[in-house]
Amino acid sequence: MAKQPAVDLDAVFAALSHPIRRGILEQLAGGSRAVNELAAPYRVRLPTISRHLSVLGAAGLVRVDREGRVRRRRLDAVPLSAAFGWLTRYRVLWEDRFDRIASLVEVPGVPPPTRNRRRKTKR
Amino acid sequence: MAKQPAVDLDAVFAALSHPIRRGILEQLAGGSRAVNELAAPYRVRLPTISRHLSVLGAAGLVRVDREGRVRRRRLDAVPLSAAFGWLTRYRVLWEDRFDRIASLVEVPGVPPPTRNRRRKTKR
DNA sequence: CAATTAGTTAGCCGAACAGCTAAATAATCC
DNA sequence: GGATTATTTAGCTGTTCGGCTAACTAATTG
Repeated sequence: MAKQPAVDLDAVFAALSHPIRRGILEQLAGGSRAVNELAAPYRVRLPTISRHLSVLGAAGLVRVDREGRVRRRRLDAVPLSAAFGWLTRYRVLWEDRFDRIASLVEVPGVPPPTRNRRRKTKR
Repeated sequence: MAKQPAVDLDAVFAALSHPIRRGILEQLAGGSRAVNELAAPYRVRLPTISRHLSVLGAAGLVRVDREGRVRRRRLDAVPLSAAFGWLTRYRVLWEDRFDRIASLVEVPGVPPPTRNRRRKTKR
């Protein structure tokens, strides 16, 4: 079984923390785009966009297809689903108005109030 | 209408991009905690945790209750719901692609595919 | 082949980040 | 009041980030 790289939530959330990068993802949700198309809405220079794209790429959010001298980016939503999954565990906390009850009832997947939880294999 | 501060997605996603900060939120999902409790699982010094807490605070993710010399943090999930909302718009991209196509195709008179899909009436 | 087009890489700069130690503040206890 | 406890603030270091310009690579076109 080819084990895929596994989503790096640090990288994904960091990638989502810049408005230009979120904007690029929004464009890509409408289909693949070349770099100059992606750059068009913004006032920054191309190398800056290129850099944002490499951040998105490092987070696994975009893939590249080469077509001649044009590189088309397309969205890979898998890391988004991982981020979504992380947030989902807290969903009850904002959907349910009885937060205190929710916290007593134990949120699925969220570690219980025990102290001394172990850290995740260092690093 | 009291207009509330409005969630800053940049700050929220940035806050979520560090494992210690996500870990702190996980602890807080189990109820409010003092700083030294929050710090216990990690190998970093207290001022570092204090700083992470201020990042979380700036993103609106935690509130402080003072109780004597102890400050208890509690989770405010509203910014999480904003992040969740942003991601939700992409949900269709990673969830069952055929559902989407089917809904677009949907030829009248042709019996519905009766696939097993369907999330539970949303919530 | 030369010129154009599409994009990346290199390298600079200032600001922000993540960690640390030392010191300050603030409440509580003896 | 002085000591202890809980936590923050100040200030240092090294790294990463986000922008820029200049220069490079690669494909296409005249």
